[in-house]
Amino acid sequence: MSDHDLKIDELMDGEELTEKQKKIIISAIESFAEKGYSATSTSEIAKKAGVAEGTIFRHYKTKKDLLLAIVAPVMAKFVAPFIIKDLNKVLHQDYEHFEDFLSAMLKNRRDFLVKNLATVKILVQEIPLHPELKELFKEHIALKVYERFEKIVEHYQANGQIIEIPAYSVVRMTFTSIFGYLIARYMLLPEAEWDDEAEAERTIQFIMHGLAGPNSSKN
Amino acid sequence: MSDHDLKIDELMDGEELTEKQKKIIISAIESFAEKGYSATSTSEIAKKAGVAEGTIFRHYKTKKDLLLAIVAPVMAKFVAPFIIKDLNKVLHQDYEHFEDFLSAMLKNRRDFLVKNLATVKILVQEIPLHPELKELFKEHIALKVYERFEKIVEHYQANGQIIEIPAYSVVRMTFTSIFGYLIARYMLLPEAEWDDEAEAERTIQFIMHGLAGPNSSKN
Amino acid sequence: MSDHDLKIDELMDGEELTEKQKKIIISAIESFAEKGYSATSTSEIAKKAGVAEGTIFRHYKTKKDLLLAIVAPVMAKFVAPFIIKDLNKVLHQDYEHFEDFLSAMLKNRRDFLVKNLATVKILVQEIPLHPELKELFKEHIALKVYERFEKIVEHYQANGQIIEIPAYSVVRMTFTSIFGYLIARYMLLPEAEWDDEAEAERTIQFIMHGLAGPNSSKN
Amino acid sequence: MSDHDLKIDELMDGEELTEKQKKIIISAIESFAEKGYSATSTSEIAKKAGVAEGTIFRHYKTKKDLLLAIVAPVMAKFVAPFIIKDLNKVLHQDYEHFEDFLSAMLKNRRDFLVKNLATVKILVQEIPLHPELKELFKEHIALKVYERFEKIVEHYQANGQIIEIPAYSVVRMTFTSIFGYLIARYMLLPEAEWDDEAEAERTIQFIMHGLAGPNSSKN
DNA sequence: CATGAATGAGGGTTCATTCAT
DNA sequence: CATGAATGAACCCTCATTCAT
Repeated sequence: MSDHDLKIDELMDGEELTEKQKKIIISAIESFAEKGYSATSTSEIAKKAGVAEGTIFRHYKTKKDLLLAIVAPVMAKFVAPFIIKDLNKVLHQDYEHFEDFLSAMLKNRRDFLVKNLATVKILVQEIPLHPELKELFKEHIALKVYERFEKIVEHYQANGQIIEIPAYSVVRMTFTSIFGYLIARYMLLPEAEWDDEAEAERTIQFIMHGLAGPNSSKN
Repeated sequence: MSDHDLKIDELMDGEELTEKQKKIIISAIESFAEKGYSATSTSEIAKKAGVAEGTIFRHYKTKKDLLLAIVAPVMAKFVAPFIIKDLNKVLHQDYEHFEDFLSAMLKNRRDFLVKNLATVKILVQEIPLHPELKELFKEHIALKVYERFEKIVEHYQANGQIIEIPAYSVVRMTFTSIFGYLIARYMLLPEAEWDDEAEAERTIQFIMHGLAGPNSSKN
Repeated sequence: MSDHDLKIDELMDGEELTEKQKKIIISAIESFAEKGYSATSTSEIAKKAGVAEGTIFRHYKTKKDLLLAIVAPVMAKFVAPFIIKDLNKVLHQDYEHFEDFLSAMLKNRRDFLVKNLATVKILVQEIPLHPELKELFKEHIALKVYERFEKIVEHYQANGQIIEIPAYSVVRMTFTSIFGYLIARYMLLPEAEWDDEAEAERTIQFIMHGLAGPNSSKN
Repeated sequence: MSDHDLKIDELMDGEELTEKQKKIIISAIESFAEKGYSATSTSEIAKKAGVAEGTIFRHYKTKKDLLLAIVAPVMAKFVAPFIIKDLNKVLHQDYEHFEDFLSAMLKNRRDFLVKNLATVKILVQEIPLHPELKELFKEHIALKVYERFEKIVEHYQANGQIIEIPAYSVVRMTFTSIFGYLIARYMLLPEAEWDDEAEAERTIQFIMHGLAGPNSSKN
């Protein structure tokens, strides 16, 4: 409980949340993640939160506002590490090698995912269904993150650590591999047994060197 | 129209579909893909299909039955290429190199995705929300496909074309890369300009050799 | 089956019933008796009868027509014994004593009830709910039967076998006792163990002499 | 109106009923009694009650719950006079003669019926159609009432006021006569002219001494 | 602030009935 | 004759939202 509260407060920073509001948010997250926004009724959320139906609407004018209140901060937190003002500087000094940068990013985003599993699930599931969300996502996340990441890629290409292919391809493949791993790990097969350290390492190595074995050459 | 019909008939093979049934399915696919199953009303589907609402329920006992009627065949078609009885034999003879196999698979599944874009979207979106679908997916797709794929991987590992890491990691990373590409290309950023041949080739090369440039070595 | 058919044919005399019509009637009777007219759907009847939905409406223009087709003949059969043209004559000669007449009537109507249990149930249940039925009942049954019965009562009062109270009271109390017995026996508690002969006899004796024991006098 | 309210409140004792709830109950009783439960729509009840349809379902989860809310208290009230704890004692002292007991019961139950005419109609009509109601009725009414009544009968048999036939026959015939009268009077032919006191008295006399006139003897 | 009764539009589904085959 | 696909009104019920308390 206090554990949950902490996370909620942390996510919703800036806002002062009453006790009831917190319970509403927590219940909504749970239900939205499990059954989807559309299949979750406000009365259900109210009941689960131990709150009157009207109370929800005192804090969030509409049901969709409640969704946004949940989803928007996750987007913000998700972008944050990529747009810290002096990211470039920091990066170059901290991570001499692309490999190290990848490793750091994977771990950093993994921590985030673990902390915000349900909320990210909602994000992923609802974005394609709500044009407003899609827009929000494109503007605030996709573009900003992509811009930063492109610069990073170009930096590592400039010093020969990454092959010379279009930056957007590099970005796509890197993201695909890292988030493909995280999604498989935490969302598709969370109940399987995972050797997290080994898989993370393998994923990084895969991004760097692929799967080719000694006899892979075609000629 | 006749174009659409063809695709529907092809997908729902085995079943004899009346004209009205086809219209219902087509309308349902469109709406489910756009707004999600839960947010789509049967009356809306009926209107779009130019059919009385009762007609839907003559053919599909419940709304969920309609969803299953749409989603089940896609699953079947999706698995099909992986479980052709003599897949192994064929593969070994046709694709001397893993690279060629990957390329073939990517193209094959890409064609499938292009043809069934909306339906696959529905599949991807609804699976996490419906336990029955999740079960169906696990049994019929995940397991069967994985089994086959694992054998293929082991075959190419045996002759040294793939590095010796756990087969499931190879499978995960391969799938992640290929479907990551397809999802980005056709579902997330379909409106961007894509040089499909080049991206496909890059993706294959990435899977084989990763991103490492000449100076990537850390020591 | 052939047993059932016989009874149906017998009840619906005059009409030529096709095989399907008979099945429809039988199914309708079963369902109407069990769940009531209103709660029984035509599709349910069709299914139970092994007949297409449309077939019902070929024979009976509306659902209510089907009800009437079932209920009207029972009314007719029910009245029949009371309005045989020469009832009076017959009676006077056959039954010197009122007691014997009662006994005959009880047995006669009991046989009828046993044969038409479900249909009578429907009759009893639906009459209060359908003004047309109520009208039918009043005109064809209540009045005609009452008239005859009144004459009979007056006859037995004239020769001192029945006390001199208003005929309608005699009719009411007689009917109440006889049908009260039959309803209890066959409709309310059919599963209890009944000594039919003894109960019938007791009922007749009750009508004749009441319950008073030797010390019943109040003064 | 205030008259109606009184009766409703009295019937639904224990429950606090809002104004709207009362209107719903009153409307439902009216419609159920007239057309039967199954043929009455919730929208019709709502309209008649001057209430939104949703309001009905806020107070009664289902339509059947509404039926039960109406019917259950009538059952309870109906049994009540029979199961007053010290019924036996009271009876024996108050009613030296069975005849007086009968007379008291008839009047008592008549008052009840007059007050709850519509509701009893519903009860009588719906019990055969709903297994739950049938069960409720058997457990709470039939059994409890029968037990008490049997004891009373045995008491009057012991002192010779009632002839020595099986108690259940006495019970059946007494009930049949009394309720046969009440049903005829208030449910079948309410619009006829009745001399209530005379009919009541005749009914009691009938139960006590039957219909036999001076020349009724068969030998 | 919090409540929960009230709303009425709309949800999925069933209905009696029609009609082309 | 018999069929069963098609209909659209009506069914019971749930919904997001409002507002007097």
